[in-house]
Amino acid sequence: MTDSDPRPTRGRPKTLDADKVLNIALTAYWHGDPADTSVNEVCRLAGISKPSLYREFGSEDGLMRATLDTYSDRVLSDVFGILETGAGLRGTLDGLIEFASTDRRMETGCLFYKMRAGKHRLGPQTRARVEELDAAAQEAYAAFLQSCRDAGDWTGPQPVDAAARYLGEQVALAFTQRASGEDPDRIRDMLGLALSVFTVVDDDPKRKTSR
Amino acid sequence: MTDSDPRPTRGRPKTLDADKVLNIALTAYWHGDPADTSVNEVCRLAGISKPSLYREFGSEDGLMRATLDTYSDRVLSDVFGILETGAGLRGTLDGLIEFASTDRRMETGCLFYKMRAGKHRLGPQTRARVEELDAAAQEAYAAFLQSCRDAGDWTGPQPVDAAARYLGEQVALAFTQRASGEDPDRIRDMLGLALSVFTVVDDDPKRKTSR
DNA sequence: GGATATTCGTACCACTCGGTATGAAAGTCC
DNA sequence: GGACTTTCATACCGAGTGGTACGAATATCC
Repeated sequence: MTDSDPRPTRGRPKTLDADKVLNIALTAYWHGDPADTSVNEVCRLAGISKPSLYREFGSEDGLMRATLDTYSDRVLSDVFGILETGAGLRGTLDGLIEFASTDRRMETGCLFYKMRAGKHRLGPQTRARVEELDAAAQEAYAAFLQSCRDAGDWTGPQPVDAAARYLGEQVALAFTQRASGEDPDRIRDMLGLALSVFTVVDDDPKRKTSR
Repeated sequence: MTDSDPRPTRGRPKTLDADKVLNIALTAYWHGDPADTSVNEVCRLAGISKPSLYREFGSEDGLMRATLDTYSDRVLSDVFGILETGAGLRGTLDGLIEFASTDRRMETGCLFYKMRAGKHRLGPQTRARVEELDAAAQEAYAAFLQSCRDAGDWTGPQPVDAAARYLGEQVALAFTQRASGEDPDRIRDMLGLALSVFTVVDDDPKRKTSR
């Protein structure tokens, strides 16, 4: 995004590798806590000077936003992918459960949800991106559930948007528990229990579950 | 706790009201974010000097621990109270749902869960208290569920401790959503949906729900 | 070679943080 | 009154924060 690549022919050649800096910032923010990772530390880890970083990203907010974009492209896209596999209600929920609870990359939680949890600490650019991604996720969950409803795969009584909200928050909770070092098996059980409300019969005795 | 009240007869009389400071710190930590509330700000709000605060509480960690104890006595006790009313499975869960989603005092979330969410930022004393309270809550949830099971009021297939964990995390999620300004009605619906797994029939066709 | 353009890192800025040295203030004991 | 004791607040400390002024370095254009 914002491909500032007019390739100036004059001037001292740049040695700063923006992608490398982004990768380092990504792991620093992701593995630790975004709010506890300072610009100074990112510079130290990347072996660059602070003015170089500010020239490239403008501000801490700009660096965080760019990092979140990288994360979105590289990780969140997988979650959206799961929602679009068309594996049906049961299969897709199982895919979400498996990804959230046991995927190795999420061992330290989800950067997006870490940022969302500390939204008030973010700069305006990053906060706006977080809100955009949150809305997009809500949209994707809702589209998934709507397709299940249309296919007769989900007959629950909840409105689609409320159920989408619930689904998203349960997945977020699982990621947060990953970040706190909870046992993946327990997380899977809990998320499975939370999402069982979609696949289990309700009070209506004339309906029957499939499983 | 640690009633340092030998009432020295000598010396300049103290003007610092520890309870007043604790109340101010409580609302500051609770209404805002514990990690974003500095000792300087508490002093400013309380109209006292920093050395006075440090003489009374020893450190920021000591102040936070004392504040958490105050919160525990004054607020968390209500949650434990709900679990001990003996209102049965349905009644107690409804009590939890109502308290977590609509109690006015929880409009800005739960201080305990805010602290737990940022546990790595806490000092050793406060962190230890958080862990104690976490264990006590887990214990209380488990005792409640066990009593429901003994009374034949809950026939779910989950182990008691796993279900207690699930229950506690769902309540915590509701508090967190309150803190983020979510609509209480939506929170009630979501928490109700999450806890419906305890009162709804499972796959076994020979069992029947009560509701 | 010299003017120009761009990027580099050092060394700084003001600010806030948690925490404390210090001496004045205000009381009791004798 | 004077020794003693305890609490008070001002004024500081070192460390870390996000951010920048500035001059040296390194390239191309003419």
